[in-house]
Amino acid sequence: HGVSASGISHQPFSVSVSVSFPQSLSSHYTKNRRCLINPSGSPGTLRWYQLSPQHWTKQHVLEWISYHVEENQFDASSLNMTCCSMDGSMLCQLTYDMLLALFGSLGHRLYQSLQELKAKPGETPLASSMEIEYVFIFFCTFKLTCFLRSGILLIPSSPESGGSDSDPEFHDAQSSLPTGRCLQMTTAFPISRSPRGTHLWEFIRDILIHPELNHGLMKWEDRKEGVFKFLKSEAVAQLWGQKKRNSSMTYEKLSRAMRYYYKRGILERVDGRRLVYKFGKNSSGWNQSQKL
DNA sequence: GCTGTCCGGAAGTGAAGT
DNA sequence: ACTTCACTTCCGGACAGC
Repeated sequence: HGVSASGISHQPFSVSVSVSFPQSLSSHYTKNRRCLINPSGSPGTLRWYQLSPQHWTKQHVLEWISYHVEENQFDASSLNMTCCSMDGSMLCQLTYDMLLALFGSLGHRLYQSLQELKAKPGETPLASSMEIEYVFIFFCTFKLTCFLRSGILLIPSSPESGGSDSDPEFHDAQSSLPTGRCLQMTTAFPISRSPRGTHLWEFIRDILIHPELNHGLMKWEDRKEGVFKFLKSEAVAQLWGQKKRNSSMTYEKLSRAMRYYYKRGILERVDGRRLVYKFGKNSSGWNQSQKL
């Protein structure tokens, strides 16, 4: 998979966005409800950010690691998956050095996060809102895909942790493996086919609907009407390029793709205004009153 | 005139679908 | 293997502001 471990610091733009958006929730989560994380979506299941690390299950630990892999653009293929059978109480006993040994350069960030979470039990590391749940689900879904594609297996080992017996792929995957073992995936695991990649308009929409992650890249001109503006057009293009692993992406190219959306009704023209676009009737998920 | 942005045609690409 | 999809790349032209 080869996500850069050095993050985005080498980019020619001083973008400080800490995450790059993966599959959108609407296209991925809703179409792919068999996602490995909590596919049943049971409302009573708490997420790692809702619990003190000491109370995390093995799955919470995996989800937390996944979150930081994505956040730090870490190359997951280099990870030792000894953590597969580690729950929160075990995790909390690890020293800084142990985390470094297990996770390499990511260990430092994980240690920091752990200390913060221990100090603020029950608080979310991001914010508390329904949107965080949204972000979390789609990050985890995407991150697991990254893990799987990178050759590392993440198999929830507890019933509450996700994966459904009614899901044949998940069941096959689970039954084909010894439990409680950390495995380097080779060919034994049937990787579920992921949907098509994130669409550009979804990528744009997801930046817009998460202002806490937006960092001034774009802004709503008129949220009700779906009108938005690029503030750092080249930076957004770079992020899009990063997501598509295309270092030569420019706003010029991105905007050409945006213009193709006019015909399809995903975007509508906003005449006379530079860097301004409007979501069309065939887009979704950007309007607060809409259900995703 | 130069620059930056927008526009849309045309051809190409790679992944996913059949 | 072939088709479809969603862009990506390149380009010439239009237009506005300086």
